[in-house]
Amino acid sequence: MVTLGELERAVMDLIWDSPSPLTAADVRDGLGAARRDLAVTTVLTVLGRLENKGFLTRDRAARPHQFRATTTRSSHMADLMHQVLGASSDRQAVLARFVGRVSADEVDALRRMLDGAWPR
Amino acid sequence: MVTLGELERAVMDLIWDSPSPLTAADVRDGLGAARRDLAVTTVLTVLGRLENKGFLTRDRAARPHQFRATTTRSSHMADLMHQVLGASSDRQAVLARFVGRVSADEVDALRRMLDGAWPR
DNA sequence: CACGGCTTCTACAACGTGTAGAACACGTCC
DNA sequence: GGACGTGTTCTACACGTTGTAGAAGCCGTG
Repeated sequence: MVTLGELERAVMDLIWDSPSPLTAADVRDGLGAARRDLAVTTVLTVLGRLENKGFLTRDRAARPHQFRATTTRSSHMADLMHQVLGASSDRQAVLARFVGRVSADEVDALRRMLDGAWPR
Repeated sequence: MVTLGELERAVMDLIWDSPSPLTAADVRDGLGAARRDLAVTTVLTVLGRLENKGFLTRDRAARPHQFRATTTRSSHMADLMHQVLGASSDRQAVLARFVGRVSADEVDALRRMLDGAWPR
């Protein structure tokens, strides 16, 4: 299973939250607040690794390269959950335990989703 | 997120599949088939690490120590899925994408599960 | 052509995981 | 009771991943 480190995850979060592609400098600035300041090369290394892992693509034509996510965060998270599910022998049992622990309103939401028409 | 290596996972699978607690030797033998033979100390190291991670408990009174899982596999898997879900900002969106990709018969199963009455 | 911004290469430390030998504990048999 | 064998703990190391960044290279503009 492809996994992300702490910084990698933070970077992905930034990019997922941004409506437009970001540059390495954008990312560094976005992280800056909560996190100690990183060198741009550090950010570029991480961005490169995320690209290798298939989480990002970069526009090499643009001069500061533009990075964008290959997937939405929701989709990625759903993917992860499916990976977990796929790794289990008894899928039904896992699903049962899973839904057994979702909150009441999310149960409602799930019903609507299963019935097809859901918002958003 | 607490994660397992390949060998650790294989060991957990063995223990989860066994109805009774296992000893280090049991585990080594259980792995032996598909996997190159490991030293018992190796297995003990891994078992110890799994104990530290909270996946196992051992009966130190028994002479070959007896190892048993602290959780069922299904429960652990469901746990993992919740961890993923918990890490997302937009839970509903993730759930939507998640159910959007489950197979038809599993959708049915999910409906039944949501409608209550289920074995713990 | 030199300068400045940006990218790529290379490096290294910390950590997790797989792997096992060496040393130690303890019950049993002569 | 001491030696032996079985089982556990300690210590160690190699290898991959991740965080971190300097040094070197590329390229357009003044």
